[in-house]
Amino acid sequence: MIESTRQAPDHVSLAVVFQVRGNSLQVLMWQRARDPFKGRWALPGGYLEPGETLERSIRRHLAAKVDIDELAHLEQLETRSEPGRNPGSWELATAYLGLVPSDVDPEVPADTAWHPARDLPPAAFDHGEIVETALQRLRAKLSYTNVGFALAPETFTLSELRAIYAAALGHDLSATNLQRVLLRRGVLERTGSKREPGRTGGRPAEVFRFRQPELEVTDPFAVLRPPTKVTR
Amino acid sequence: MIESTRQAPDHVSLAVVFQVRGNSLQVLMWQRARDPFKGRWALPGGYLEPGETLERSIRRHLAAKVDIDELAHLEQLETRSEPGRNPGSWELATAYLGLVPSDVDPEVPADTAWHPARDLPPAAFDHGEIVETALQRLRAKLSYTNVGFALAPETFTLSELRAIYAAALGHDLSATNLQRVLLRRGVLERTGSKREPGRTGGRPAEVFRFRQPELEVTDPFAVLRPPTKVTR
DNA sequence: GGAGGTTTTCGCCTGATAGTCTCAAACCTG
DNA sequence: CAGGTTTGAGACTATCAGGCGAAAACCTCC
Repeated sequence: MIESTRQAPDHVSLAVVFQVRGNSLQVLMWQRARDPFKGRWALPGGYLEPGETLERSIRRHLAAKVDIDELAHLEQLETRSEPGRNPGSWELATAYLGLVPSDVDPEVPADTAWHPARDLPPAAFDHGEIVETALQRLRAKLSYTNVGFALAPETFTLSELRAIYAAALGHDLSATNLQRVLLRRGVLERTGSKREPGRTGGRPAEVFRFRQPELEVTDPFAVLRPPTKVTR
Repeated sequence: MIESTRQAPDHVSLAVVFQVRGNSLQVLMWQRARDPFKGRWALPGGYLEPGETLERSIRRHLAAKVDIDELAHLEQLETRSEPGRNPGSWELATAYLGLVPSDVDPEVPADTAWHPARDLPPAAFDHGEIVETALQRLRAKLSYTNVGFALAPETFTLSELRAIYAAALGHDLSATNLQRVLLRRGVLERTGSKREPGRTGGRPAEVFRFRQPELEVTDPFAVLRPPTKVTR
């Protein structure tokens, strides 16, 4: 491979890693110890190295912050290129969206912490905007794909799933309707077992799971689909 | 701004520019006169220059191929980073999706031509895959946004619009249903005038236009929206 | 052990929307 | 003016989201 003599921008990969923790959707960030943006919070990531793809790059950098195996979903989000986004150098950033199921609690380094997506601390670079974009993408996809699988445990009751969706979407919703919608679409299925009673005092809940542990678009939009027959 | 000493990849911007021409959705490409991929067809684009954003970059490069003013829509698509995508150098590419209304016929250079998206000539680099991604994105967005405005003329009859949607979606559809759906959503509006008769011999068609000449999501997915009231 | 409280499930109802079909309206030509 | 052609509009059906209330299945307390 011939080395280029062209003046080229540095390139970093970043990730907005979401997890539903407690009752809120939170983002993994780390606090910068050096300028620029010393003391402010940044998304995990780092330089792209020769020979690796952006996805491998972000996985490598993420591995320094969390256990990669707990990432249930990872997809490319957007590439930022404003010339002034890094005051010190010409640097592009490709952001990814990552999701961690709610039933794990990854160990993180001392400089790293989870912050509510809706109440971020002062962010470095354009990372605040990137989180915003990621949030919009996640919320849209929750509605027309099965991404929920990447935020939920393997199995769960509908109340638990409802809590996860509510945290991620930012608004409450009905468990009854959530069940009907996801079951009809074939996104959820019953495991057959019930949550062992004895805990709360109430009817034991059925345990569900997502059918597919990989992203799939539920219905490529009900609208304007190929008609069975067309006259006009 | 400090120059980086780091080994960095070149970065190019590319665009998949679609236009409905005749009865098919076509892509603007140019034929390479030099290796690598001599003789094969490539997407318009080129190097990112210091101080410009990716969007400005792709607009600048596109200006060499078509009249930029005819671009009714432009959005970022994806960034490609496979190390071997350019056999000669380490190069990332950020692709954009561009749309040109069907009622113009931009002049293009001698090496440049429109090709049916569904029947591309041999493509250079990973440009074939990029076109595929763009096609999927366009088709999805036709269903839940008003992007149609960027493929259609200012004003049009429903038959004309139906032909455009059919070409872009790749399947036929009902003009009646298209009208009802887009009108109800408030995406279309009537201009009040009718197409002057005398042409085909038939009832004169009403003339419509898109309400908004900018991208807007029709309904952020009807599903899982905040309920009016939540019990469970 | 039964009464009352809690949580979950289920079925019924409503309203909105996509899609089909048929007929009427408005033009043409001969 | 009759017949052909294109467009528009209303009726009808099917599907789906969402709301409501009753029943099921557990608990605890008396």
